[in-house]
Amino acid sequence: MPELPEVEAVCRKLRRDLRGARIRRARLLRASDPRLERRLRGRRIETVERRGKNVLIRLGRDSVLRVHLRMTGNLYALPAAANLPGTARAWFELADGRALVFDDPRALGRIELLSEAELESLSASLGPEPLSAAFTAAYLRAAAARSRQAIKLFLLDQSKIAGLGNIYAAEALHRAGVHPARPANGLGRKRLERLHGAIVAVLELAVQSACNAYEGPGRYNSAETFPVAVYGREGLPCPECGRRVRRILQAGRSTYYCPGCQR
DNA sequence: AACACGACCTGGTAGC
DNA sequence: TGCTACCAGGTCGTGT
Repeated sequence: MPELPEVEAVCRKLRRDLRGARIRRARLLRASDPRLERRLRGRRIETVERRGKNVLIRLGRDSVLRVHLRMTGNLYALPAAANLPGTARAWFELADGRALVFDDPRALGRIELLSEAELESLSASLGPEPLSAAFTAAYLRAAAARSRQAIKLFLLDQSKIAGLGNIYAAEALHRAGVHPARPANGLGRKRLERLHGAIVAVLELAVQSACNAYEGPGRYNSAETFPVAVYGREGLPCPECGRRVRRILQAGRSTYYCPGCQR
């Protein structure tokens, strides 16, 4: 159930584990493209990158394997002779005997092979990376000014900012003291600057937490190390002011916020 | 443009 | 124990 920080942790781990690895054989269950297994055979893993919540594995010859983990996906190198989990949706036997496993209990995740041009258009459909120099307070102000959406939904829109999800959007709004239902274009310069800083701070801390907690197989337990203030804490006291955290629905999804801190 | 809702999937947990 | 209902870190398509 990963957002940017968890996907970043997955990518960093894969980058360490898979440098130069070669795919001997690919198995994809319920693949959208039946030719995919054959096209992946013998490919060398060149780099592992992240764009928003996408894992991008460059295989050379104008081919990029794009993996989206959606809600429950995980991607990791399995040691040689280790058992494949029953929830594996795809696996890639490597020349050294290990396997790269796409484990996804809910099977909502996606794998596809893209050309550089297709990757370019995917990337163009996404907003800036929030931890890059492209994500400035000025950018956030300009984008927010063009949207009447509730700010929480604006933050979840991947075409505006790439990588925020339900947890860290809520946490960033709490840190910035902004009510999640306020229209994006109704926020003043000061609050947008605070929100910009909060997004960056929350994500930087969450990346650290996710990388420390993430070990590959198993769960993302970054929630155990990231100090969640509001997410999933309905009815519990806000760590800042003690008021009870509320849960509302926005676009059918839960938003948690503190009625004392967030106006 | 914005919103509501369902679809895609499976599993965990709270309540009876 | 077993059943039901609801919840879940995401995205896409359809209809209003």
